[in-house]
Amino acid sequence: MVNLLIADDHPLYRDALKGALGMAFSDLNILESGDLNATVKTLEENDVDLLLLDLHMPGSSDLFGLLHIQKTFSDLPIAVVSGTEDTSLISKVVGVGAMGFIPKTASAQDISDAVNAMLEGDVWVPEAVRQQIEQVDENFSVLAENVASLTPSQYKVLCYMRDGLLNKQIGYNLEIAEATVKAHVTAIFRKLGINNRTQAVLIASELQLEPPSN
Amino acid sequence: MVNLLIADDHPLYRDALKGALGMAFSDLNILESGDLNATVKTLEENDVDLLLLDLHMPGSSDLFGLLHIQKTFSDLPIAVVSGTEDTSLISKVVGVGAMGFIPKTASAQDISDAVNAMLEGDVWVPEAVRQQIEQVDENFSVLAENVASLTPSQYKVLCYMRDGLLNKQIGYNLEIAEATVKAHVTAIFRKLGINNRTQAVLIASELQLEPPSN
DNA sequence: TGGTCTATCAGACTAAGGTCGTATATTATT
DNA sequence: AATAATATACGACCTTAGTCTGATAGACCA
Repeated sequence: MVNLLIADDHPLYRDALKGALGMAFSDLNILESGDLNATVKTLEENDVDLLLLDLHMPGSSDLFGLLHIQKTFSDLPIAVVSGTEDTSLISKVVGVGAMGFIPKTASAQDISDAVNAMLEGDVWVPEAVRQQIEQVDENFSVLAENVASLTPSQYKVLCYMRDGLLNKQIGYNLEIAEATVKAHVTAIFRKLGINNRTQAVLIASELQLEPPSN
Repeated sequence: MVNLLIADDHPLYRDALKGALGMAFSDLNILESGDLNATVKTLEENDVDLLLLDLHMPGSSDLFGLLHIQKTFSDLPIAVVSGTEDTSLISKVVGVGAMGFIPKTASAQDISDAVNAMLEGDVWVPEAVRQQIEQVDENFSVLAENVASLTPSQYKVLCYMRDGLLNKQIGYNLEIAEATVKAHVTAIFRKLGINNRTQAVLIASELQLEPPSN
């Protein structure tokens, strides 16, 4: 029996995925979650074999959810499900270490193939983009690792920096003193191997980070 | 007789374009240029009906060349020729107001169709991306206009800002005093309607600006 | 020729960014 | 239970960013 977790905030699409997979597999136990917290909780309580993760869920509207789960459950195979066809995003997702990428426009057959391949430990991406993702620069995964090493507070500060906020404004939003924000900023610089705000903003922008809702 | 200017730094590709267009049109006078300065000079000296502009030419390795020419020759129809298939770039190019986008992988027939349509005043983009470019946000063209209003010096400063340099370092690179850099920075903020460096960097990053070589 | 625009810089000032040391609560480890 | 590591939190202190005033000089245009 194989445990598969579908993490997607659209119940309709979860049903569609379930339908497609139910047809193709008989020994499949499908779990579901609608946001990042529920996903983490389900992963803690169950022995999940494969996670299908939507990138645009509440509480993880970007790569952070992927990085976070990957850090916490390092052995778990993750397939990213997303509506976008943006090749640079797909490159990033695979560069970060996901087992595969399933566009929401994929056919039921494609999805079955993908899940099948990934359960056997293979990486699966759509044929159309397979060539392009080869040329992911190595710097990117280094960057991603560094960002994943940030603490939650540091991550939040980085996100606000990316929006062009001043330290004072960030402090107000997070209800901490400006001095504390500055301390976080300095820590972020160290972890990312940079020395000023502009470079941090560029990295956050490149990784398409967005502030978590909690 | 129709005047058409091909601005591309690859002589081989200029020839290929000439060949494809020579087959399809009989009343075509084809001019050529290999960098941004030559392009501007040719446009000043001739009455060009349509410009085929490569985005990756020396002296205009980004949207700046397009913005600059567009500002100077506001009535000129411009078709961007580029090797990239990146949809967000295509969106931006058309959003900025180009008449069309010709990927370098386009067939001779496609190119003829494109030139034909644009000479008649129509916008032409590859079928494959036609749907996606509809959803260009309006803010973008406003941003592009603002950036196009920057003076050359201001533009250079903005590019260096985007690389995370301090004002002092920018001054050193451009061989001007830090005070001058600050003056430019302040002027940039005013023109872009912002009030700190971070926001400027985000805009420059979004527009994929790159420092001109001259 | 006078007016506008641009580029250049100085000096003085205010505000923001960034570093360092340090304290405390939490958590993991032994 | 003691210890080490980590995350969070500040305040003091210095550096950089950004504004304002004002000045000189060249390019361009009417």
